[in-house]
Amino acid sequence: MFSQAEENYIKTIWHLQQLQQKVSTNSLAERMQTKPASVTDMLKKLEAKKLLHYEKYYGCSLTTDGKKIALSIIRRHRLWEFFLSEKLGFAWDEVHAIAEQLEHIQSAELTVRLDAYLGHPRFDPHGDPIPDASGELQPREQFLLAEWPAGKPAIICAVQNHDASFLELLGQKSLDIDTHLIVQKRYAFDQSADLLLASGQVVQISAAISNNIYVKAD
Amino acid sequence: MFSQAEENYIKTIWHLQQLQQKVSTNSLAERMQTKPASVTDMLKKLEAKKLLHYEKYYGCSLTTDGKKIALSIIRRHRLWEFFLSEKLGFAWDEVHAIAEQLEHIQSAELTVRLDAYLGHPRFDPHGDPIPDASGELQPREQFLLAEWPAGKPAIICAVQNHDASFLELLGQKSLDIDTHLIVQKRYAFDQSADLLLASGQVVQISAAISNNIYVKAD
DNA sequence: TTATAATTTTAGTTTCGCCTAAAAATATGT
DNA sequence: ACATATTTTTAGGCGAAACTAAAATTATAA
Ligand SMILES: [Mn+2]
Ligand SMILES: [Mn+2]
Ligand SMILES: [Mn+2]
Ligand SMILES: [Mn+2]
Repeated sequence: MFSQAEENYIKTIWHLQQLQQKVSTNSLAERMQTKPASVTDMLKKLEAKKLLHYEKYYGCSLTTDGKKIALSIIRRHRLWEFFLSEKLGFAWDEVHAIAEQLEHIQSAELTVRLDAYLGHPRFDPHGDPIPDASGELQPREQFLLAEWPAGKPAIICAVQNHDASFLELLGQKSLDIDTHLIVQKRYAFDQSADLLLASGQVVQISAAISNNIYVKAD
Repeated sequence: MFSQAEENYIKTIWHLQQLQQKVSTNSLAERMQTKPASVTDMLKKLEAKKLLHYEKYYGCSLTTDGKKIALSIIRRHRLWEFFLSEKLGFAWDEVHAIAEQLEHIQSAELTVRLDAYLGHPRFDPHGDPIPDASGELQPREQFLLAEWPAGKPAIICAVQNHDASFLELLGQKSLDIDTHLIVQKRYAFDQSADLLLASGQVVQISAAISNNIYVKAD
């Protein structure tokens, strides 16, 4: 139905729209690792297909149809990530690149069966919710670690950033999905913090890290 | 490394070479559902990449490199077919079209882990052998049903043709992988035959069918 | 052998997704 | 308000992978 290039654009626009409802050509170009001129071309094409609204010089936003497509791609992406992690034992930071390809496999039946085989998982290995078959995304009851009060027990349930460099750093600091922790101390100067882990280990993290980790109450 | 189009050509050439060592432009075009002119273009490109030998007007044949690539694609194809059939419960005639897409996913690690997860299967759901990691294909100890002696118990272990129309017909006649049967009578006039199945059922099959089923001794 | 048929290649287009360079529009700062 | 900076679009082009129509080559059969 849609080419891989089109699907990648739709999905990226959806993600950017979570932050700002109008998506600019440049932000899209940066995220897609391409040039603004290429983005303009694609926006015209996707507008013609009624997947997004596009006003010259003022950015784009997905139509209802566009959002539905986006969520179906995200559903496939996250189901495959779950499969790669849960069934094949891939590490947290390895699944994204492969799911980026698998999400484009065209077969409605495949998605249905994969979902059932995996036991209808509700969250991917990064803690992100998996849209259900009708495109519903349950809101996450998760908070930024940066905003979590010191002393209150928490569990890591998601990360905002999926770059390999970030996930690698988390590994270094023994931080992972389901890690139990308490914010021991937060330093006003640079918003860095000391975390006490369930293991008894204490690790230091920068503000950049706490702004990319989601936690929930333990 | 190689585009999906290139991979599809390589794989198809490999299959055609099992029948005739020199592959003609027209036979390739027919198999690929494309035009001879398009094939000529691609043959030039693949020759430049040293994946095949190509002599104008006289067809092509894969180089050692080309064969290695072909077997790695076939390995992925058959591993995915096994996964779809064994783990997701897809029917015999549904797996091919999806594996046709999955075979192009680029990740050496994925193939390694999938193979291990599936328990290093040696045959796909159609009974075709899965090349091992080094590209070795074990020869099948299988015979065409058309050549199988009447009266001798046999088990269906593979099919030559994977078209949905063929597999559907097999379903109609209750013929499947692992079906036990005996050739009850063969008719000289059109080489059609009566099969006695383990169930006691007797089914009539045409020569076209017996030439596309492989059996082994029961 | 020679005419005809079949196969294959060449030449010229098309669509897609990308690019660079230049022009146009919008945003910003004094 | 106006000059400057930033963002975005336009124009023109390229490579991949397909196509059609015409030309070239090889195969076949009288
Ligand atoms: Mn993708
Ligand atoms: Mn994810
Ligand atoms: Mn394929
Ligand atoms: Mn098969």
